[in-house]
Amino acid sequence: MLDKYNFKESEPKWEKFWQDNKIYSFDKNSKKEIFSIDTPPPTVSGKIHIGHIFSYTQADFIARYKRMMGYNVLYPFGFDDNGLPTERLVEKEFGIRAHEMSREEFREKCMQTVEKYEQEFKQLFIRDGISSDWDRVYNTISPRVQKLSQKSFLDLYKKGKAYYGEKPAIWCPECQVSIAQAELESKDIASTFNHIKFFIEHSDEYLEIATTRPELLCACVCVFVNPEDKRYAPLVGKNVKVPLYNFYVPVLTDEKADIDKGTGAVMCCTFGDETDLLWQQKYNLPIKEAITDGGRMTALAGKYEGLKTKKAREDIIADLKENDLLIKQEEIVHAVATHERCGTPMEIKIKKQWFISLVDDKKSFLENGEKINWYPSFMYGRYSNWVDNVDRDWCVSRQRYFGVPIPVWYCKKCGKIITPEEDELPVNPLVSTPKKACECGCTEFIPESDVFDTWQTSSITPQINAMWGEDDEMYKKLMPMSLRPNAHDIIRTWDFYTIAKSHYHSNCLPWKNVMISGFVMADKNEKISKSKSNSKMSPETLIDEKSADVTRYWTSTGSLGRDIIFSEEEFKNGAKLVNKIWNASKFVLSFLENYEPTHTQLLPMDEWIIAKFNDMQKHFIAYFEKYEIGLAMSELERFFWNFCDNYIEITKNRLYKPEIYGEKAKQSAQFACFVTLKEMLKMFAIYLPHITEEIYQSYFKKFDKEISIHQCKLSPIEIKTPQNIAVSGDEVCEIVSQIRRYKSENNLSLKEEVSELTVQGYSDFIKRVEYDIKAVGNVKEIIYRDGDKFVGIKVEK
RNA sequence: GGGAGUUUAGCUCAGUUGGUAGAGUACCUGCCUUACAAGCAGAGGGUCAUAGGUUCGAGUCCUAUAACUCCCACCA
Repeated sequence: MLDKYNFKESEPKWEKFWQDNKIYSFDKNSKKEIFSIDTPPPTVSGKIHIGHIFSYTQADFIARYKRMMGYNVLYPFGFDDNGLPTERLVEKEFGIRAHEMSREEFREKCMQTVEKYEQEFKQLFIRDGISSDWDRVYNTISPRVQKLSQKSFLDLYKKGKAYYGEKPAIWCPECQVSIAQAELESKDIASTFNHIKFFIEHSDEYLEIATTRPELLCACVCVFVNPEDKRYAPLVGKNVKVPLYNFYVPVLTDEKADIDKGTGAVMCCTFGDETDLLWQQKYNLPIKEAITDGGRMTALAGKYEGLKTKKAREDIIADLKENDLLIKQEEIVHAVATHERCGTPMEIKIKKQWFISLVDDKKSFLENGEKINWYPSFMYGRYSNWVDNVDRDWCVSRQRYFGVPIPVWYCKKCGKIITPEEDELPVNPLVSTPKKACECGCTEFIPESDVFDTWQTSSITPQINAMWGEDDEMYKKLMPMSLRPNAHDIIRTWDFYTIAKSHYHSNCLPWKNVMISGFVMADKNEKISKSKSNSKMSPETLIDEKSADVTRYWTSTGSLGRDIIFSEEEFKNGAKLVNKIWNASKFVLSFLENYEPTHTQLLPMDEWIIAKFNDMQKHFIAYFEKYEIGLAMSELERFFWNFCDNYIEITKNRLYKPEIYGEKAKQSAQFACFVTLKEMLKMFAIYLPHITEEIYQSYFKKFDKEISIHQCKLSPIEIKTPQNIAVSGDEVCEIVSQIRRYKSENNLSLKEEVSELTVQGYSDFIKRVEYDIKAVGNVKEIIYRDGDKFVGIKVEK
C-alpha cells in the first residue's frame, strides 16, 4: 500500500490539506483548556533566514505537543511590518530615500513591499509545517493594531507613564532618528587619542588635554579635573584657551573626571556624550550644539561648517598639527555605542520627545520577570541584568514615516497636549484634527508628526492576540498567555517592553512561560552572513532539497537557549530517520492489510515492546513539559531504532510464518505492531508532520474519527503488562546481541545456523520466549544452565 | 570591571536525586538477513579542562584557576 516516499509531492499536498481543513484553528467556543502562544512577528526587513526557521520550528514543536496533549491551542501569527527596518528595505528595493517624496507616496510604497514579503514569509512558514492558525494573523501596521497601539499609548499617558519632555535622547545621525537604549550596540572602534594644547591665560604654559573627538572643540564650555588631582590644583579657577577657536573656558573640578584617564583633564562639550550632558545639568553650563541632525558640523564649527564629523575631525587634526597645537596621537580601540541597525556611533541630542517611564518601575519589572518561568532558567539572568542596568526612560518618538502615528496635537496658542477619544482611533493627527477646541479657546493645533518606535507596538502582542478592548471575556481568559518563544537577542527589547506594558496596562504578567532559543551560527564564532544565508543555508534551498521534515529534524537537535552550528551532518541523520520511518511503516503495514485490531492474548516480547513504549513516552512527556524538545526527540528516536532493530527482527518470523508459530502468535505481533507504530507516529508527528501524515492517511485514518494525525491525542498504550517485562525483554536483546557478535567476529552471515546455544544464569523468562530467540538467531537448540551469566554459542559448519 | 554559559570519544553532543563513563557520527571489520546497502551486525577509541576539598565513593556537590563564547558597563 505504501510505495516510494516522494517528499516533493507529499509535503505540499498535506500542507494544503491542513489549510483547507483548518486543522490548526483555534476553537473559541471549546471547553478545553487553552494553551496560547505569543508568536514573534518577524520583522519585515528582508529574507527569512535559517535562524528564524530554527527558532519558529522549535516553538511549533511545543504547539503541536500541546495540541496532542488535548489543549485548545491558540497559535496566531503576526508580521512586524512598520518601523525603520521596513523603511530601509523599501528604500533599498526602490532605490529611493523616504524624505525625497511625500509621506503618502512613501507609505504607499511601503505597503506594497510589505504585502509582497509577507506573502513570501507566510508561504515559507507554511512550507516548513508551522502549525499556526493562519486565520489569526495580525500586522503591526494594520488599522486594528494601530488602534491598539494608540490605545496602549493613551492608557499610559492617562496613567502618567507616558510623558512629553525635552531631555537628552540618543540620536542616530545616519538614520536621523532618535533611538532607545535597547537599540544600542557596543562596538569596538579604532580611534585616536589626540593630546592637544590648551594654553593657560596670561601664560606660556599649556594644559594638555586628550580627546578622541577634536571636532567638538568648538562646543567646549569648560575643562574638568578631579578635585583630588594635585597636578592641576593650581589651574583650577583659571581660564584656558580652546585651540584654533581661541576663546577661553574655565577649569573646574568634578569627581567624575578620572585621574587616570587620558591626561586627567577633560574638555566638556555639553553635547554628544552622556557625561558632558550630566555636567551641563549639574553646573548649568551653556548648551552648544556642534552637530546637525544629519551628522554635519554646525555654524559653531566655523570653517568646518557643513562637513561630516569624520571629515571635520581629520581637518581639525591637520590644522592642529600645522599650528603646533597637537602634542601626540595615541592609537586606541574603544567601545563605542552604535545604532544596532546601521552601526553608526550615536550622538546625544536634546529634543522634545515622547517617553515611556521605565526607570521608576524597575523593581516591579524585576519581580514580574521572576514570576515567569524562563526556559532555560538562566535566561532570567540576562533579563534581570538588563533591567538592572536600564538608566533612561524609553524614548518612543521616531522622526520617521512608516509607523503608527503618535496620536496627539499641540494647541497652537497654549501648547496644551490634546489627545483623541478612544472611539476615534486609529488617528493620524496629520490628517484629522481634534473634535473640540482647546480649553484656552484656540481651535488651531499643531499635529505631532513623529511615529512610534516599532517596539511600542510589538510590546503589546499579548494584548493584540488576546483581543484587548475588543472581547473582554477572551482577554480575561487569555491573559496571561501561556508561552512567549523568542531568541535571546530580543530579551532586552521585546520581552522587557512586553513585561513593562502588561504591568502598566493590566497589572499582570504577559505570559507564564518564556522559551528562549539560540542562534544558528555559520561556523564557530561566525554569525550567518548575507551571502551564506542566501546560498546553501537558505531555508528555501534546504526545504526544497532536503525536505521540510528533515529541516525540522535538524532544529530539534539544538539545545534550548544555546547557539548551534549549522551542520549538514545533522541533515543526513534526519534524512536517515525519515527514510527509516517510511521503510519500517511500509514493512509493518504490509502485515496489517485487512487487519481488524482486536485485543488478543499477547506474547511476552509483544508485551515487552508495549511496556518499553509506555516507559519512553513518560520520559518524552516529562522532557516536553520542561520544553526540552531535543531530549524528548532523542528519547523517541532511541526507542524507534530499538523497535526496528530488535523488535521487528524478533517478531517478523511470527508474522511471516504463522504455519510454524501459529496464528495466535501472528495476531499478537500484529496487535503490538499496530498500536506501537500508531502511537509512535503520533509522537513523530510533532517533529515530522508530513511523512507521518502520509502514513496515517494511507492506513490508520480508517480506524479513527480524526481528519488528520495532527488532531490525535498522545496517549499511552492501554495494555496492562507484567511488572518486570521491560527488563526481561532487554535480556532477550542481550542474548540476541551475543549471537550477533559471535557471528560478526567469526565473519559469519547473520542467518548462519547456531547449532547450540547455552544460556546460563538468566531468568526463566528466556524459556518462555525460546521460539523468538530461536527464530531471530536461527538457533537449533538452547541449553539452559544455572551459574554466572554466560552465553555460549556453537556453530557447526 | 559586573554577570551568564560552555569545557565529557577525532567531530556533534547526552549524562535526571553522587554508585563501574553513553549515543550519533567518523574510522576499521564483517554481513546482499524474504522492509530498508540511505541497510544490518560488530571492534577500537575518554586522567570527564586543571588543582584542591567533602564523601566509603565525585563527570555529578563545594572552593579556586584556566580557556572559549555571550550579555552588560567602559566612550574625555
